[in-house]
Amino acid sequence: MPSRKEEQPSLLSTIANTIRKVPRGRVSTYGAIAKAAGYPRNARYVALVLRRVAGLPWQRILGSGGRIALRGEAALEQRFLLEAEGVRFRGRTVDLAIFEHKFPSKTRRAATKRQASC
DNA sequence: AGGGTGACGATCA
DNA sequence: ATGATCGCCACCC
Repeated sequence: MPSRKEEQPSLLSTIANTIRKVPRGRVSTYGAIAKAAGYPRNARYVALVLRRVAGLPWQRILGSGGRIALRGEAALEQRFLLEAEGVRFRGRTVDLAIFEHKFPSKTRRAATKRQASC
């Protein structure tokens, strides 16, 4: 029996799971993560999750436009880690057109799989 | 219980 | 292009 508290569908785990889906060598943004998780207004919360939850590929999450949102040394470390994964920077930003991970959209489910069943 | 806060995002000067 | 401001919203104290 589920206990009296429902912590299962928590925002935190939902967003954390979404973050984990970003593959190595790819990046995503706070807004995109929030949206993919189903909470488009919670970009800020994504950042909180990254701080709170350990073991996430935190370096793959960037601000809008592919900017690094961190400051100081942490920003340098993030850039270093990303470049080590093969993500290349153009100036201070990552070219999202190339490196942004596309999340499967809920609304159009299995557009590609659909062909397989055909 | 209430208000300040932020690894954001979009807009304006 | 950079910097300031506002809106957002769950978290944290």
